[in-house]
This record gives sequence, C-alpha cells and structure tokens, in this order.
Amino acid sequence: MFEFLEKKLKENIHISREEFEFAKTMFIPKKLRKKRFLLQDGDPCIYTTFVEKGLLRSFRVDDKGNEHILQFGMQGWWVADLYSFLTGEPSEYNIEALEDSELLLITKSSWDQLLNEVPAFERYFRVLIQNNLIATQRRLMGTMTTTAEERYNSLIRDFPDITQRVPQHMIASYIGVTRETLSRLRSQLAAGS
Amino acid sequence: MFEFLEKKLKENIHISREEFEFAKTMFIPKKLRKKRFLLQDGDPCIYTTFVEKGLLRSFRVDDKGNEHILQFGMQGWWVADLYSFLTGEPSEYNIEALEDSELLLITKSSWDQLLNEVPAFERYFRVLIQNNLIATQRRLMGTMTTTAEERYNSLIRDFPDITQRVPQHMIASYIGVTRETLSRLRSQLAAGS
DNA sequence: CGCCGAGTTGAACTGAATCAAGAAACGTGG
DNA sequence: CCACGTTTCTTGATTCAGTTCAACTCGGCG
Repeated sequence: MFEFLEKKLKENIHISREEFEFAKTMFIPKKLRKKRFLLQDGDPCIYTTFVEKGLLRSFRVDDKGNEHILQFGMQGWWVADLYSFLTGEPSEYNIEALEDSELLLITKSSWDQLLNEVPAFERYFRVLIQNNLIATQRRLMGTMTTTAEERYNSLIRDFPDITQRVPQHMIASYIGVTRETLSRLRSQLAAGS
Repeated sequence: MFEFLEKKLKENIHISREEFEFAKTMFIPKKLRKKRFLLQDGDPCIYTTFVEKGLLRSFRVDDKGNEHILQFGMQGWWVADLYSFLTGEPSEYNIEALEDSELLLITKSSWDQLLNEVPAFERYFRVLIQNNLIATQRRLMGTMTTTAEERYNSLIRDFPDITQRVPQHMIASYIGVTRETLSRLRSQLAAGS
C-alpha cells in the first residue's frame, strides 16, 4: 500500500527507515471506487491525497454547469484543493475517482506535524510544489499564447495514455474547450495525417 | 536596503539575528532604472529577485511578437523564471523594471546554501511558492471560466493602484486580451456606472 | 516643432461557444 | 446474453466574444 509513496520519496529526499515508518503512521489508506467522490464542493478539503494506484480528477463546476478540470492525479501524484486544505474554508472543487483507486490521505494537522518533525518532508513538499507551480505557469501561458490544437497535442505528448484512460469530454474540459470543439479538432487532425 | 525583506521574513518565519545577518551576505543589492532589463529571453535566469522598492514585470514574447505578462512584481514580491533558475536552461521570459527599482538578487548556489543552512528559509520559500501556486491556479481557472471583464475587475479589486502604475496595454496583456479589447471594455464600464 | 508611444474607435473577420439532433458505445438489470 | 437507458461522441447551423487591421487623437519629450 505504501510502495509508490516510498519510491517517490526516495527519488527526491533522503530519509531514515525510522522517519519513513513514522510517516506511514500519519497516512490513512483508502480505496475509492470509480465515480466515487473524495471531495465535493462546499465541503472543506480536509485531506491531501497521494495516489498509490488509479486515477483522480479535481474539477470545478461553473455557474453555467460546465466542468473545468484543474488536475488529473495519476499514480505518484498528490491531489488536493490547496487553498481549502490550508485555510479550512469550503472548497469550490470536486475530487472524483476516474478509476478504482488506492489512496493515502493525510490531514492538515498530521501534515503539519510531519513537516515539523521531519525537515526532509519540508524540502520534499517545497520541491513538489515548485514543480507544480512551474507546470501551472506553463499551462497558464499556454492558454494565452497557443491554440486549442497545440494544447491538445502537448497534453497527449506529455501523457500518451491519457486518451485511453479518460473520456474525451474531460480532456476537452482540461485544455479549456467544449467537447464539440475537441471533437472537430480531432477529426481535422485525423484527416490531415 | 534590507528593510522590506526583513519585514516580510518576520511576518512568516522566526529567525535569529545571526541567521538574518548571514542571509544578508547572500544577497546582491542592485538598483535598476525604469525600462531596464534584469533578464532577457535566451539568457539563463541566474537570480531570484526580491523587490525592495519599485515594480517589475516578467513576460514572454510569442511568435507573433505579442507580449504576455506572467507576473507583476511589486514591493515585497519575488520575481524569477523559476524553471530557468532551477535548471540553468535559457529563459523564455524577460524581466523589466516598470519603475526605478531597488532589488535584492540571490544566485542559485547562494539560495541552495541558504535553504540548507537555515531551515526556516526552506519553510519560508515553501509557503511562498504554495501561495503563488494557489494564486496561479486561480488565475488559470479564471481564464477558463470568466470573461475578460470579470478578470479585469478582479485585478483592480486585488491591486487598486495598478491602473496608476502600469500602462493599460500591459494590464491587457496580463489579463489575456488585446489593448483594443480592454479599451472597449473600459469605456463600457465607464458608461454603465 | 515633429515624432513616438499610448489610447481610442470603427469595420470586417474568425475561432470557439452554443444550440440542436443523431449515432455509437457502454453497463446494468433482467 | 440480450435489451434498454444513459453517457459519450459526432456533425451541422447559428451566434458571439475577442482579434485584426486601420485610422485618428492625445500628451510628452528630444
């Protein structure tokens, strides 16, 4: 249940066996079946989640009822609504399993304790958040500088298997277009190649 | 020269006088006159910069020659192209002073040393980057869910003095529209109120 | 004085959204 | 294992927000 977390930690930081054993006690293992929710908007996001296995999505629903995906969370990724997690305010996001998933949950107070008692975790999360910030800045500039087609292409370049694992309308709501537009885009791409 | 940095640090973390004195030796003070560049695309971003006084912008120029502003850096903010700073790769961003500015620069190796020797700095930057990530995620979702008008309104709500300090075409390239569109937007707003 | 960057306004154009309808794929219960 | 309803995907017609191109104004500054 902790294999992938251990792998990811060891890739990034150096921690002792005792520290890892201590860390393990801070997490709550949870299995979440496909289509079940880990967080629903209106509720506070009380956990940060590590994906041991499976696939999550975090998304917002706007006033017109359209979904907008902030993040897909695959194996080895962390998923949460950071703002709600840190402040305790109600979240505007939903987190849903797109596949049967095995998760490791950690509460804010356990997380704080972990960062205080094991400085290597402070570093681990700093680097993690740093990389996430870089990726999010890229995606933001992408929405301003590139067309929907280029954004689609770079998504499948970065995550080739995503087309097999998530329905197209969700890919559309990740790159920021309607499903109709993505459908037309794809038929043009298919014709052109 | 270090007043504002000291203030910001003390707001967020607890460090001893010795630690702060040590930190001060790691920074390179620099004055940068309006319209001068701190970073030009193609060069690696070798510094992370704290703005003691003045105003910076970081922006990209796309293939059509249009500018897209990633960030305004006002007093108390940090500015860099994180990716280039961390990897040493050439940057795709420019950083320019919009007002005569007083800056504190720190190189990657000094920064690494600071984080290693003073754990409170590791925490400080983790929190800083975390807040930046939350803000960037908000802005990203904003580009997908809101109109140019709403984005303009929330910008001036968050930074009321920005309209006095930066020309309108730069505000346009921050919210992601052309200057013409912003101009029309504003005349509608003025008429409606 | 003349020039240049900044801002405004108008007209034509365009990429994507919206509205609408149908086809294909999927899974759930009988 | 099939039947039926739901979800997903596609295709077409129309609309719309924002871009592009172009011309003109205004204010500062060498």
